[in-house]
Amino acid sequence: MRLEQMIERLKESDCRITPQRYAVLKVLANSSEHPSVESIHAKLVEHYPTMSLATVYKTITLLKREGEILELEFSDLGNRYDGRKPYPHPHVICTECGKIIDPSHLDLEEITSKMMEETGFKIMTHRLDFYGLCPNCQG
Amino acid sequence: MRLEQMIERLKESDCRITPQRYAVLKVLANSSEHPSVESIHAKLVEHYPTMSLATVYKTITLLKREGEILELEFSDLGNRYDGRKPYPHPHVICTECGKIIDPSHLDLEEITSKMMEETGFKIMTHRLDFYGLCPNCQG
DNA sequence: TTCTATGCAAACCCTTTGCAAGGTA
DNA sequence: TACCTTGCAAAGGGTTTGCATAGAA
Repeated sequence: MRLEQMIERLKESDCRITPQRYAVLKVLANSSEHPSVESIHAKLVEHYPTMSLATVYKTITLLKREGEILELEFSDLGNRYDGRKPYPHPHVICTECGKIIDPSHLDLEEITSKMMEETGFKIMTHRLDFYGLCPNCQG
Repeated sequence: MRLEQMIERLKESDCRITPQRYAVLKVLANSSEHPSVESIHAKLVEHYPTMSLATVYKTITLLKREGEILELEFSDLGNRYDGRKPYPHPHVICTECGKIIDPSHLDLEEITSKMMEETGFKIMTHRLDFYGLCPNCQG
């Protein structure tokens, strides 16, 4: 589903669907754990021993440009990616183990409108993260 | 005000208040523009020609440990700091010029409670950013 | 056959660290 | 005086880039 959408979008932009790109897209389309570049690469080298980190980075750059993945920037942990829901949505993040989950939808549209009125900014997107300890790490 | 609080806190933790640290604290306590390490350093070298970036970084590390500044991590722009309001609060960020402002208070306590119930996480802090174009950059 | 993509290695940027010299309390 | 801090330079970690080779269409 998401995989097909991603492929379609890349084809429309005259990008070639190489085996490497297909493999990266597949991981992103099927992962709900918000993988890092490192973990995507690690998962792929098993089947594609020559797969390079650079290719993963380049594919992700492509998908970002096309709006097909959401990038969660962390200056410490390294960035994490969401290929299934490439639009802004809240995240709950464990500061101990790095686990990231999506809570059920929370509508920030009204708040965003208020922010625009108050600040004069033309707001295009947002980021809402909650940080704490997941059930496993509270022991 | 904030300056005195910061100094007090550092003294309690047996940190020496050197001229360099005092200068960094002063900039952080008086800046509402969420300065970067680079900009803090640039402002200080005028008066302290030998001031090093390392010292600014080390002072900030200290203040983070003491909970006296809020760090806004950006993997691209570099991190930005708020020494006046060292607790989590929403930010509105211009993706063109990097301007960051604080909109009026927005209470996320209720939402945070809901998140904890739903996810089982013990949430300690949060981050809410709105990204867009400031009035000056909309032309 | 043409032109894009890959993958290695080097370059980059921001941040942290090691260590000798200087300065605080 | 004793110990902490400074500041230089080098190390680090994640990400990007250059370029020759491989490969998709």
